[in-house]
Parts: sequence; structure tokens; C-alpha cells
Amino acid sequence: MYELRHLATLIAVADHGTFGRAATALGYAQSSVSQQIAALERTAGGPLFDRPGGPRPVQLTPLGVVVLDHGRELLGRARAMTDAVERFRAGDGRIDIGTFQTATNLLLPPLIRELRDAHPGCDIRLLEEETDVPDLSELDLMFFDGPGDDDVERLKLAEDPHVLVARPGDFEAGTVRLRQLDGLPLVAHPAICDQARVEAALDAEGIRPRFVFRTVGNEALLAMVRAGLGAAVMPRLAVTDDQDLSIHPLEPGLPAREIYLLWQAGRTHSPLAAHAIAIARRGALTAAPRQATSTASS
Amino acid sequence: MYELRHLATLIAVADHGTFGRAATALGYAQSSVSQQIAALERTAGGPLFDRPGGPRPVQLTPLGVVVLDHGRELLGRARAMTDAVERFRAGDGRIDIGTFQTATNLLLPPLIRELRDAHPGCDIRLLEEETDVPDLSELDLMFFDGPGDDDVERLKLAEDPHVLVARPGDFEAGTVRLRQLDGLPLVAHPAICDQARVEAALDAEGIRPRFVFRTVGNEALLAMVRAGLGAAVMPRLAVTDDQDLSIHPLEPGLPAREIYLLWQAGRTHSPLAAHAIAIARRGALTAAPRQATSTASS
DNA sequence: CAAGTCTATCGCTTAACATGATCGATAGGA
DNA sequence: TCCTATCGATCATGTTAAGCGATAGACTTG
Repeated sequence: MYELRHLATLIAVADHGTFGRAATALGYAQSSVSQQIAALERTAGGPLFDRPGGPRPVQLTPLGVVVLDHGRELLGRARAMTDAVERFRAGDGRIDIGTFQTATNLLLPPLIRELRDAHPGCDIRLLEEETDVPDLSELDLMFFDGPGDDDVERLKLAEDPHVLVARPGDFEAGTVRLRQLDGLPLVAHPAICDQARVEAALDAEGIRPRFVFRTVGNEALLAMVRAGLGAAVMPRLAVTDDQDLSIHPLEPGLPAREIYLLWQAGRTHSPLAAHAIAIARRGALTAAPRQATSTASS
Repeated sequence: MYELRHLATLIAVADHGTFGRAATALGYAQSSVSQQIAALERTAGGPLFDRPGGPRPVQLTPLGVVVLDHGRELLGRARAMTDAVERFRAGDGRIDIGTFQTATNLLLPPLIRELRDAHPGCDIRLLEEETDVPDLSELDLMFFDGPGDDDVERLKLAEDPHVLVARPGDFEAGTVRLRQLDGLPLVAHPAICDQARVEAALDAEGIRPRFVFRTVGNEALLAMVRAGLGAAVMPRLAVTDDQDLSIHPLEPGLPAREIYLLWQAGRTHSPLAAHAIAIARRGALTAAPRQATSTASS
């Protein structure tokens, strides 16, 4: 098998014309260059240089030209590889983050900003996927509304209580009794993830709302509420405050949605992922409900 | 610097899942694979695999993915290089042959046919260049109308006497006295190479023809002769026999054009070039004047 | 808790590498 | 023709790296 070091020597000899000058340029002794070229000629199966003898420079044989051309190519690739590794180690790599709507809107932006400030050339990929089981095999990091499996490390980012969202006037201001939801027309997320837990909790209390519409979009749900299709039980952080909506705590409270950052335990992380975890651990990722902009509420 | 052998091991480990199986596949001991990966991790500057311990397979780290991707690329190139060298050594390489009109027409075809028969994939390049000094630096082989410099090897392929070409009837059939050319209107090649020697020989005899037209094309010269512009003194092999032309030996004879095959002395030749030289040495390259085709003469 | 399956490490041997000195070959100038 | 400078090949020597087998340590599984 060819060796990159030998090819580098070949290139130096071809560039400098003589073994001695190439040796000087590479920091070798002349005899080393002789041996390296000899070894290369052994693997190539024939002479790569004609040695005219005397003070004349060596000259590439046709076979030498073939090997030289490929050698330059190969060494260029090797250099590119070294560069790529360096860039990766410097942090200008790639990070795959799994997320979901609320996290995307409220938790992710400060993380992204800090990562991009520290690593301007980095490649941040977001995968928004609503799933019951967190799959970290293709991700470095994942925002998830639950603690995940046992074999992941986790950091709780927020406790997000469920609230009743309705049109102003449909309910008295302030707390609403959970019992009042029984038979009530509701719009809701599909019954997976957090929503599944909510419905299980309601079911355990014997409370059965009528789900008249389901969709994955938070804003779409809120629009349905405004349109009078029904009320909604949603995590507080999923609700954008709005004059056309009234928000009621529930009593007794449903189990809050827990938002975690998950990553695979015992796995070596890329510098980017390690940095992101450090940022999260520092407590830089907090969430507050969003206010509708003044232009939208006017 | 990275080593191709280490990268090959990296790939094997990534493909087989464990160090041990990779070692078996590569014919190494397991400890060697451990050491190679360790060395690779040292040069890469970080771990390439996570070792979960126990009977679970190792898993690439993000850095490992970077190195693996580049490693596959690099090893592919190395394999391509090995292939190219093999193909070259097998003879399916490239050969650059310098030539000129007569050689192209009369001497080259059998050579080309034999080379292509023996090495179907080869790349034969012809460079037709009229020059006084043979330049073999970019060529493997060169047809030339002279023996060339001292530092080339040569093989004489033909002695090509100069003849007078005229319109039938302009001269008596048979030999023409050289003296008759004095003052005669002639068409001729440019005064380089063989033509220069011819004119020098005429000049030494005190014979001064009038050169009324010069061009490099043999056929063009013959056409001029047919058109009555003048006669031509040309090497016999450059003349295509034709009913509209009469060919006269000259007396006393001018020095014949000598056609040599030249190649650089002491140089390592590609298998193709070596084969070509062998063919020439065998005496397979001979020339006879061309006859005009019956269709053309009818 | 024992068995099985991994990787890491240690001691050892061997091959490869780098070095400096020396030799033979050749071109160019005196 | 001789001398000198330059160049590559080769040899002896010390050092590094690579291979191997054996074994220890870590972990999962039954």
C-alpha cells in the first residue's frame, strides 16, 4: 500500500529536481529521500525517476508522471481532511437538534444565537418532529416534553402548567374547576405526547370533554378558540397572549408539561453539542409566555 | 500525518462494528486494531469511537464520522491510483509520438495497428510538427528526417532519395542531370529540415533554382506541379505516384533523406514506448511509395 | 454471580526509518 | 586530461513504530 509520506517526498523531488534539495526542503537527510523513493518504486513496480548521474537533475519517468499526478491529488485530499478535522475540533461543525413548536419559539432562539456567535461557520440543523418516543440516534440534542428513556441524560428546562384557553366572557375570570370541562367542546392537539397525558389525566378524573377539532398547530388551535369552535386545554407556554383570549388556571391542576433537553448518555459529543449542553446547564434557556405584538392586538 | 493503513482499519471497524471482527477481516490481531485506532485518534486529536464496553459494538463519534467520510474518499483515490499504475504497467497507458507527413502516411499505420492490437485501451497521441531540432522532452518517440542529437537513441527506418517531380513530357524519361535544375522554376517545402539540406547541397554545386512557391503540404506541392507552376525536388516517399506526374532520378544524386526513429537515451520508457521500439527494431516499419488509387487516376 | 464478549495494555520481536559517512558516476572548467 | 563539484546509492547504526500473543479490566446477559 502506498504511504502519504512517500508521495509527499515524491512531489518534493519532482518540484526541486534533485533528491538532495528535496531532502533539505523536507528536513530529511538525502539518504532518507533515496530510501523513500526506492520504497515507492518498489510498491509502484518500476522506476519513477531516471537518474542521469552527475550533477544533472533527475527526471520523471512516464510511470513517475502517473504516480505524481495521483499523488498530488491524494495529498490534496489528505490536507482537506486535516482541515476538516481542525475545523470540526474548533467547533465549526454541525449539530442536529430535535425540537418541537414551543421549544422552537421560546427556548431555541437564545441557544442558536449564542452558538452562532461562538462558532460563526457552524451548521445548525433543526428537526421538528412530534413523537411519543424520543429518538436520539440521529440527533445530538433534543428538546422533548418528557424525561425520555433511562439511557439519556436530561436537563429540565421548564414546568409548563396546563391552562384553559377560551373566549373572554365564556368563563368567569380566574380559576376554572376541572369538572367544568366535562362535556365541553374542546379543540386540541392530536392525542400524542403531552396531549395524551392530559387526556389520560382527565379520563382518570372521569371528565370527558368533546374534542371537536384536532390539529398540530398552536396558532391554528388558538384561532379556533377565537372563532368560538370551543375552548382549549393547552400548556401555558404554547399560548400567545391575546386580548381576544382569556386564560384560566385549572383547579385541581393537571400534571404540568415538563420540557427537557435530552442527549445520549456516555456519548462523545461534538464541540458544538458540548457547548450547547454547557449553555443549557448554565440556565440560559428559560421561557416566558409570548405577548401578542401591539400591532396585532390593536 | 494520517496513514492510509490506519484509515483502512477505521473503515473496517466502522463497517464491522467491533475491533475484533475488523481485525479478523483485515488479518490483524485485535490488539493491532486497538493500536491503529489509538494512533489515528492521536493524530485526529480526539476519540473516533465510543466504546460502550461489554459485548456492545463501538459507535462512531461525530469526529469519527468526519474522519471516516474523508477516509473513504481518500482510500478510494488511493485505490484509483493503484489501478492507474497497474493499467499503465500493463501497457494500457499513453504514448506520445512525434511525426511528420511521410512518416504519418507510410510508417506509422503498421505501428499503430500493432500497438492497438496488443494494448486495446491505450492512448496514442500524435504530434505532427515540422522542426529543425528534434525535441524529445515531451515525446516518447519521434519520427525525424535526420539522426538527431548525440543524446538520443536512433533507428534508421528508410533512406529516401530525392527525385525530380514534373509534368510528363517536361523532361525526358529517366535520369535528369542535376545541372538542369539551375534557373528552373521549382515548388518546394519551406527551407527547413530536409529541404534546407537539399538546398545547401544544390548551392554547394552552384545550382540555383527559382523557388516560385513554398508550402508544407506534399499533396499541395504535387498539385502545383500538375498545374504547371514548376517542378519539385522531393523525397521519393513523399510523392504519390500518379499518371499526371513523371518522376526522375537525379544525377549526381542529392544526399538522401534519412528517416529515423528517435527516443531519448537512458530514459525509462513506458511499456507502450518500449513495445513500439521493439516493433521498430524488429524491422516491421518499412515504406514503399504510395500509388494513386485507380479511381483517382481514371 | 458466572459466563461471554468486548477493548486496553504489557512485554516482546521484527521491520521500517532516519542519519552520517562513504562510494561511484558524471559534467564542466582549468 | 585532470580536478572539482554535484548527485544518487549504499552501508552501519541507533531509534521508532508495528505487529503479535497473553492477559487484565469493563460491561451485559442469563
